Amino acid sequence: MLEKKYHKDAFERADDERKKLILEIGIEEFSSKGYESANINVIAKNAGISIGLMYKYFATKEDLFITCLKYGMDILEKALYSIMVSDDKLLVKAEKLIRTICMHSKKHSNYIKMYNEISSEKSSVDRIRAIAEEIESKRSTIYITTIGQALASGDVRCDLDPRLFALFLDSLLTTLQFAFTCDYYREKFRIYTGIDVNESDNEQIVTQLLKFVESAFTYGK
Amino acid sequence: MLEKKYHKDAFERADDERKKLILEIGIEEFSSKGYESANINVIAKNAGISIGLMYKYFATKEDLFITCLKYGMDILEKALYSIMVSDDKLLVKAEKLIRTICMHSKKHSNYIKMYNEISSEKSSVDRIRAIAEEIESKRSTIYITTIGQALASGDVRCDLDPRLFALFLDSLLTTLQFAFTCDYYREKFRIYTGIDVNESDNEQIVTQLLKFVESAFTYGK
Amino acid sequence: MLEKKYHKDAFERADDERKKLILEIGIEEFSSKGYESANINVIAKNAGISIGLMYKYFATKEDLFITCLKYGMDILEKALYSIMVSDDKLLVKAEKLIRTICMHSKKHSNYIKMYNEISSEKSSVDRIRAIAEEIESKRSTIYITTIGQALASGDVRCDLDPRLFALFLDSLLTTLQFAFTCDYYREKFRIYTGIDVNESDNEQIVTQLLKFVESAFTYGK
Amino acid sequence: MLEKKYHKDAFERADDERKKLILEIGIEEFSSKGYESANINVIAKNAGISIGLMYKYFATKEDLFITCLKYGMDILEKALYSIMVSDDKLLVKAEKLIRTICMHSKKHSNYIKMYNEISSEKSSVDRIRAIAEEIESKRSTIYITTIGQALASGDVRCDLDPRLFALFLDSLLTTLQFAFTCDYYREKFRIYTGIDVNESDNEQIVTQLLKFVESAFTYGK
DNA sequence: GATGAATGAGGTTTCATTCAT
DNA sequence: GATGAATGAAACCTCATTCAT
Repeated sequence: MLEKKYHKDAFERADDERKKLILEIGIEEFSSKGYESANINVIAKNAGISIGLMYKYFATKEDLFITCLKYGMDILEKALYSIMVSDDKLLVKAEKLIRTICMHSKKHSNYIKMYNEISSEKSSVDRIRAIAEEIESKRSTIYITTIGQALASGDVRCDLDPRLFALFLDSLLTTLQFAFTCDYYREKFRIYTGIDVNESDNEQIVTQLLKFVESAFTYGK
Repeated sequence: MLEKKYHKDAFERADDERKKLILEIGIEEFSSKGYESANINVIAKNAGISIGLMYKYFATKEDLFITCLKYGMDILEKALYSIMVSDDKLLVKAEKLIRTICMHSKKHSNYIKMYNEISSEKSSVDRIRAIAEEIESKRSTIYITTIGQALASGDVRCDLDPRLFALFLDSLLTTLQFAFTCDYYREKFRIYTGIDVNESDNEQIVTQLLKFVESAFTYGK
Repeated sequence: MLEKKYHKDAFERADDERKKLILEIGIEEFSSKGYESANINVIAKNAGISIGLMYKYFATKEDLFITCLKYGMDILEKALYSIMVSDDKLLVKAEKLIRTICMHSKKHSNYIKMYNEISSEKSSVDRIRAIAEEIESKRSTIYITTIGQALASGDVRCDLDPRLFALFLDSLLTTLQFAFTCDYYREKFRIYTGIDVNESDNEQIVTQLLKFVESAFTYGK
Repeated sequence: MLEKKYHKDAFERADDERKKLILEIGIEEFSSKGYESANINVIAKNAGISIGLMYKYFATKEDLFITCLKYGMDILEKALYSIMVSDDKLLVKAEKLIRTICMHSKKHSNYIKMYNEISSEKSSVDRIRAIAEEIESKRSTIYITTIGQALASGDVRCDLDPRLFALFLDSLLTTLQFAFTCDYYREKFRIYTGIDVNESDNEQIVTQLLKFVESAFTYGK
């Protein structure tokens, strides 16, 4: 799967500091206002470049958004990747995964807000398809491979479909991510569990989620 | 928790037929264009009323949106409720739940699209809180109560927290809902599982999800 | 000069309490929001009548406004009239006038706010002319007559034109009225004099204005 | 007191010719229609610029209005200032003042109409305060200083308060201004005095007002 | 490469007035 | 006499994108 790029060539020629600044200012604006209400002229001004130059770097507002989104997701991706390639057993990995997501979500909440945003974007199906491919293919591969290995080594129940179980696992982790970062999901979390994630040490959450996942994967093994 | 209303009194005095029409036209517009891009003037025109009257019924665009959202969610709520109050065991209920959600999502995809939209709404925290309360409290109560009963009758592992497990269950079901209705989630589903939900008979999905949930709840019981 | 009426016949047939209520609610709305921003539907609702009935009473928003304005001005007019017809000398009358205006402005600030509003109304010249005639003719007659009498009895300088001097006197009194009731004039008063009329006992103001008027009228007599 | 600005930086960077044109077109619209009924889109179109650019220059309709108002008042201010700094005695100054105001009012009636409008503005008290400060502080300082000097040199009655007398003087002059420019005040002037200011050579008016002011200031000196 | 002035379509919301009942 | 549902024009303001310099 080729990495598609959503910026113009000129953006690559800019110096790294500027590139980073533009994306971080963009992430700030998109995550706080939402895609529609974010203002690309404001992003340009806050990043200290002219709007004209911004359009030399990105063809449209949407391209800037996607580039910002990928930038944020890549950082998170790397952390998850390093966990999954280790030699740990699936459940050890699962615990590390959960704890990493708690930490990362608190630290990089803006990245997750953008990810939440993309999931309700109304664009052409083709566009959505391309973006999902960008964002989801790497992580899904990691999960699926890992589960496949666990299956081969007999660590999990033998009748599970690794791809569907990967998705289920991801659902649970994504819910957790959103609970830490997005207002609606935080509130939903509080309504269901009585826990305000901002004031919790997360141990109960980690323990229970781990229990849920562990059971789901290993029952009747 | 009192039902809050997001329409003006005048709306209650309107014909039932008109009320229904306005909400359904509104749902159509909001779910296809998204909240920001939806156009109230278009909704009014398509519903055959003047924009002035629309504003006699709803104080703001946001109020109309929330009223549409609640209308859709209530319908789904009732279906889920009837399942949960039956005498079935938890796993039987789970299966019915999953199958009902598959069916409903296909039939009422617009309602789910609106629900997806609300989760990335950027309003004041108080506003978000009120809406989440409106939408989530009923269903969460159903889930939590049901799990609590299963716990009391020894049908599930005794060390689970019913509220957190209710949330985890809901996460999985919501993912399924979105996979049937929202472009991004459908694509994500395809990337993970290789299945296009539109062309599948869903049996594999139901079976695997049921397996996942069953294990999660009953392991080591 | 015939009293022109700005309401329909139906209004006269309404009972007195209702008439009074409508006008007072109207005055409240017009004086707080200004003519353009005042909302006749809101006035009807607050007065407890339907908007349909309101239009049975008044042909237009403007007619309602003028009727409200006249209602307020009449009350003030009566107080001023009783002063001017007394046997007092001009300067005694002037002092009573000033003190009465201070008191009345504080008590009936809404009436004065409407009067302030009318002076910047943009209607047809004919309309303006008719309204000014309504409002100004009585008071101007009182002032002019009084000054004419003082002139005849030799109480004031003999070379003054009673009509122009009446206008000058009115200017000073109107400034005082506005200073007590309208934000801009209050602020202007503070900038010029350093006095906040809301926190002053007015004695210095009364004394100085009286000095100004006394001198103006009697110099070189 | 610092000069506050009510336009954005971009407006300063525009051509002088364009700046002048926008303000004059704006004054024309505001003074003929009144603040509420004036239409910014019309102003932009008549000034030959897009509405978008208009909002690059002024953040709100109100800011444009205030900028127009200040532009007009500054021009009048300069004329008055040059009179007050001369070596003339107070009464000579007063006469010049009156004659200048007659002339200017006829020539720049639109400026005065805007000034009349502002005095019934319904905004927040803070906003009103800032605008009054902007408009009134310079002229009040001129009047007060001049009267103070006359007081020191014994040209006027020694028991007058220069600040209050400055306000009284201003009241009379403002009435004159409005009589020349605003429909309601012109009509009021006619009702009181019998004079139509449009058809008068003003000599009687000037003479009588001067008499009034002269007496007021110098009685019993 | 870099600027930023300029565009203008488009959307939410208000409210005076009418009229069928 | 009394109601209040219904109308719809009109105005403020936003912002993605272009292009001359």
